[in-house]
Amino acid sequence: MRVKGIGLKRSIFSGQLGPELDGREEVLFGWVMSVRDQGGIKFIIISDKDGIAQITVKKGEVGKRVWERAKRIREHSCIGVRGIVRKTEKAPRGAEIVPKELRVYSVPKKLPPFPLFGSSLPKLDKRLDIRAVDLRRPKAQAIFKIRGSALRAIRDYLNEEGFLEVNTPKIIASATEGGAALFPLLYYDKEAFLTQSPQLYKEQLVMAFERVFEIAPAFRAEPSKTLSHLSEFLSVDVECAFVDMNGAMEILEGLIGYVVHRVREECKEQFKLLGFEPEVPSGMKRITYDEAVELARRHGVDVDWGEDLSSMALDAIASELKGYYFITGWPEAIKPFYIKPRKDGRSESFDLMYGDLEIASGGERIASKRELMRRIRDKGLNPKSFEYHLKVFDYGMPPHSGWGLGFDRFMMVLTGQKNVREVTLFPRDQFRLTP
RNA sequence: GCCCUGGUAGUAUAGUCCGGUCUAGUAUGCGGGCCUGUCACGCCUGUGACCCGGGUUCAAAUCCCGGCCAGGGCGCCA
Repeated sequence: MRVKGIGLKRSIFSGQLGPELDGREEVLFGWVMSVRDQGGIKFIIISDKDGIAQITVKKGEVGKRVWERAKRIREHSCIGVRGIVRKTEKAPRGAEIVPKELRVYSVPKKLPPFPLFGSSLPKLDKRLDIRAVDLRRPKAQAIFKIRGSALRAIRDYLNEEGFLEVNTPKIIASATEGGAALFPLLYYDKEAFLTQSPQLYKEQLVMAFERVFEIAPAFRAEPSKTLSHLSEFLSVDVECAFVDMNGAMEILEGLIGYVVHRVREECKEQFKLLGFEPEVPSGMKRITYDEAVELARRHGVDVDWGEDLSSMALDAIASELKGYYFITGWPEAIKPFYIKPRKDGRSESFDLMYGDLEIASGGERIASKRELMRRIRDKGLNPKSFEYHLKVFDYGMPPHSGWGLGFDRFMMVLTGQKNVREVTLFPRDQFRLTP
């Protein structure tokens, strides 16, 4: 059967359905989540952007056409329904739709290799192959509704704190920090790269705007094969003039607290569905790098002072420090050139951790051009390739600090997911470039 | 990039150590039938699988080698 056009006009979303609409005629669209066929009565559960609604098709109560059409409907069909709302405690939302007209827009050719409800999910890799369909799962929907809510909360908080949202180029001429591998690309007749961080741009922008933030993708060509690494990830970057390392940490701590509060408020249903409640941070602990090294050693993990903390070391530390905490004062040798060093070989830097997961990293930046040039040379980089950056330091660069938050990792913490790919719509890693 | 583990119906798994009784078990899905208040509906019934290639053996889902794919750990990295 071919349907010409949509033929119906939506009057409500499922979220508006309720007993108070009893007796009214309404039009709903959605995807069929389940059909419970009991012979003379069929219960069709459809899902739209708000959630689910029940359509009750009772033989004798509905017209012949509707009855015949209802027989063709199965899971994942895309349908529209015009019918009378009937108040009943036996239906979800306390009301159901008794259809007068049923339009079937699309019946699936095949069923996806996983159930919409139920516990036995196929492997993530299989689901990612048809991600858009996987995203119809209520639990997947919950995750991305929380994600949207968290992004809104971040923007609200930072705007409220006087930060200006900015956008910086993602195609760049040279590496920002050394270290991480970049994705090269052909830019007309020149070589260029995808940016690994907006670091240098946001530093330049504090000269003009004082407080800036950016929410944008960052790209790393590291062949990391873990549950918390992606080749493309969303980074929340903040940079603030006239603030030191502690000021930057306060902003970050304030933001995290606000976001957790907001998503818990806005996404009660979603968390219930996930069976998870994000931890409300209270007074984030701060330990120094030296203390972290000590702690790991006490657990029998070999750590050379000056080395980055291995996952074994972080495991040991996380076994004592639950939830959010800062590790401060990292050795300057393992931090990027723009981080302000101290006289003792350490630096004005911090990482925000959640258990053994690093979710943000920041510190005070070098504001003096001479010092910055020296550090670039010390790190074995060529000051010439940073000329475009260094020259603005001649014109009154304020002291400034900032941080970058790995938003996808933060989402893991907010939703209780173990694999970062679960909180990313279309994840990119070493082995996945589609969909 | 290195190391470890795994690959059985559409999906999730049992069986593999110790080769034969596996005509490969179970759950769910799917097809057919019954069911007028379900909500992971229920009942009856049917359907469907040993990753690919080579080797050992009378005999391979099971042992060996190679490939491909997946999961995990390490490293790199945030």
